[in-house]
Amino acid sequence: MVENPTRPASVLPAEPTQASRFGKARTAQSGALLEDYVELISDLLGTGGEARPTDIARRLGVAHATAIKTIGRLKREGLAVAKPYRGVFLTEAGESLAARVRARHRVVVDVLLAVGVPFEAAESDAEGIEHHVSDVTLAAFARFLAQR
Amino acid sequence: MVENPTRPASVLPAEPTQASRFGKARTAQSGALLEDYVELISDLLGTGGEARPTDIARRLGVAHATAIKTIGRLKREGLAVAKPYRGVFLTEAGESLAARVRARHRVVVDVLLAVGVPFEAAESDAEGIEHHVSDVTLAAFARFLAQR
DNA sequence: CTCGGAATGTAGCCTAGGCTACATTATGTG
DNA sequence: CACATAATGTAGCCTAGGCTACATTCCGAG
Repeated sequence: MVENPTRPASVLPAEPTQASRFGKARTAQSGALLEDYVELISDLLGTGGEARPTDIARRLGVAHATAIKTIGRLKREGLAVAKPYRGVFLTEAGESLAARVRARHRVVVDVLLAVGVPFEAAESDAEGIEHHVSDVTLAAFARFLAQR
Repeated sequence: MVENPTRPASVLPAEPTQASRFGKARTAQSGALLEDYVELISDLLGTGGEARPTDIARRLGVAHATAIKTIGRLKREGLAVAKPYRGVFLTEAGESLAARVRARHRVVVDVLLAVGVPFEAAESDAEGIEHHVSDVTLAAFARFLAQR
């Protein structure tokens, strides 16, 4: 694919603007993983009952040691509690984050479907996209879904 | 916010499916940074002429040492070439990646605008979102923009 | 009630991507 | 043409998020 010559690359945003945009994307990225964990734990607790490190690891496709390490981070951040060999539970903060993340995920998937993205791609891409959807964009998505 | 009881969280995807989705999101994430660098370098070369480490660093809002380190990675991956104190240039592969990234960025922004996201939010969020848009989704976006 | 296998936890290693502090090179100006 | 200053490069440190290998704990079957 070749650049359209009538649309030059010369539309560079001002330096501070651009730096701030990249900065936001970076910030959004850290925290994305914690969001995924919290949502998954909430789902596991809601459906089956238990959220065990091994289950979490399998669901996320990582080694169990990785999951355990991240669960430690969740605890440090006050999102989860866990006693050794007892499974993981969410704090108030964790549950509320999970609810927000789940709602946002749903909206993102619905918007993707609404513009014609096939289901599996919508679910799959949403997993990455959702962490970069700001409140402003989320609100716009909700409006878009409502009026159609 | 509390979960809608008529829409239980119990719609967990099958384990391998879910693991694969998260895996894709992780994969997409690594490489995102290189895409940003390549696109920026291409833009700088296209407009002014030079792509200097300091300019790149300022644009991305990182320390110059960070930019230099990442440029080293670009070189290792065969996307860029640079001689000490001489500025950065893209290889064939780098240019072609830049073109693809730029095109995708445009489509993502346009879709966001089309569903009613305000301009600044669209540009800002697109910076993070674009790296998670698969080819399938990108094609759907293009169709959506074409037929309206 | 013991004992073996599965789950859990720990330790240590790696890379990416940030940073600061310091060293080196280029360059424009007096 | 020298030299101050800005740009460039290097070194070393940190955290997040992966991994493997090993140690520990739990629990159900015999």
